[in-house]
Amino acid sequence: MMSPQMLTPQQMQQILSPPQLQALLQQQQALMLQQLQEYYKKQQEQLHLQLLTQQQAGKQQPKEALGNKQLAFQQQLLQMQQLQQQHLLSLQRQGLVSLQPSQASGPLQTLPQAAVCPTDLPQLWKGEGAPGQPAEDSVKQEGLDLTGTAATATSFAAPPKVSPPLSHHPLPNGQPAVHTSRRDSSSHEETPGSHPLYGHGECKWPGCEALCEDLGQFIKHLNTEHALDDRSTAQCRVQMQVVQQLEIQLAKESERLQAMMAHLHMRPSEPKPFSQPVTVSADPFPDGLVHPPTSAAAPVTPLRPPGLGSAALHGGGPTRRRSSDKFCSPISSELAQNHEFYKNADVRPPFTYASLIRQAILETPDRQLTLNEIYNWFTRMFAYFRRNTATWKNAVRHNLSLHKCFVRVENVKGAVWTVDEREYQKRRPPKMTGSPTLVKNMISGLSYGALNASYQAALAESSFPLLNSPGMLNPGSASSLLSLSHEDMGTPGEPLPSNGSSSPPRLSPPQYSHQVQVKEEPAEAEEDRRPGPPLGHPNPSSLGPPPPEDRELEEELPGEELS
DNA sequence: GCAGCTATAAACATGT
DNA sequence: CACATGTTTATAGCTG
Repeated sequence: MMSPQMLTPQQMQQILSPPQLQALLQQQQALMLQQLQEYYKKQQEQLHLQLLTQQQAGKQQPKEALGNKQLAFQQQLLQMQQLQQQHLLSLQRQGLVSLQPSQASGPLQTLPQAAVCPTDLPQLWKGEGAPGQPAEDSVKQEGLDLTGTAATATSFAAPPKVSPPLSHHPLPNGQPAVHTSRRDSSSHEETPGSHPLYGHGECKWPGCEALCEDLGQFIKHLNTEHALDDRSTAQCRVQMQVVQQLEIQLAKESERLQAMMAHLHMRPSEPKPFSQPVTVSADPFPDGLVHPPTSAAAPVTPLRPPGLGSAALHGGGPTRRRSSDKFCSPISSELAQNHEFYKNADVRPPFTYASLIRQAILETPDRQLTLNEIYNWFTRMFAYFRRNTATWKNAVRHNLSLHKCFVRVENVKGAVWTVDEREYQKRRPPKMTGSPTLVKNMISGLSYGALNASYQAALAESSFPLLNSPGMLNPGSASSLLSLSHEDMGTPGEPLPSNGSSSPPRLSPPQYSHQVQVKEEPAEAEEDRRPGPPLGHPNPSSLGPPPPEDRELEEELPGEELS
């Protein structure tokens, strides 16, 4: 009954951009909830029937007997509820349920979302209350207390994810209550000056949060409200599960991190043998960059989550550039993917002004824009730039004037700005670890033969539109969503600026559709941009193994028009 | 600490 | 004069 897609949640996250993820998750969430509801409804109906019959039967029976039956029933109900909770919990863990409304704020949040949303847990807990139990946590939290509802037969009507107002209880420290509950199992014993379940003046028992003036009062509360009973045990069990799941998640993430680090580290130092895998058949990319190994290569460690590609990378490797720089992340692919997101969310795009300007210019068929058109592109593409216009417009002008890569051309309709790719590439020398001079040489076109993978990678990174995006690819399934990104990849480099008019800009519009294929693109244009004999282009063949990472570079290419 | 890159702010010039 | 467009300078934060 799972999701249509076979991807694991993590994979999806890697592949999808935050907005996409959200949309997808919401869909799935709706679907699953529906299924769940049906399932539980049936169960509850059965239980009700059972209860009725029991009650009727009970009329003739002594009170005690009835009590026992009811107890049994309650336990059954409890079990069912636990099952339900667990089910929901597992769904949550998978990220399929209960995305918080609040989260949409930024792209960066994607990753974290993957795991169980801590804030959701308390809710779960609340729902966990055993039916028959006395009211409970006394503190009836505003908003949601599922406690009551859960107990009743209708519980699922209100699936956890609901209640927006939820969570709240803003703990002073801002942490969800759950965090602290880790050791609840051991819970009941109190420690002298403090107690793991007590903090900031409140009980940290999952779902409780009752205020206690001091430890003594808390202890008392603990013993009365969280004594050893079915409910507490059940909560413990759930907590155990939570911990377990988190551990699993942690293990997975750690593994991923390791793989990423291992991968990134390679780049600087060694030419990297490994993976390079599969260079695509068509290799001879003019650009000399490595192309995406398509899915094949990568082990699973997608380099970057779509959304934040760059951000993720930066963290890891030694050689990364400033985070804001798009160099690391192909602006176009990222834009393509998160296009809608940036368009609507007031989030500052993780690209430099220069890269954005370049992108704007390259997206046009003529590869030239007037200042005003550039402004328009900014506002059209990014909600963020719909505000503070004075600031960013000044920055845009400043960048245009400052960077040699932006060339002002007098035109009939006034003056337009174009991009000089050569200059643009020059701007930042490859980061590599090697000697700077060497780098320079290479760049200048001298020793291209000598390039090693890292160099290439660096070059590529620097901007070529490149091609590959491993991350996205591998998840082969991400299909549709990814498609856009590919495009970009596909696009060849941008034509030389100089030729502005003539150049054949983006070549392949068509690629959109396909998902993962490597595109073989046209090698044509790209290369030229580089000065002279440049380096790189050497075909892949010569270079051998392109560093794995290159992929990341993907490209920023112009061609694709996002919007 | 330095260099390079970027963002931001602001002064100033020029043209419409 | 107001405004848009460009250029230039200064300053600060980051990162390698």
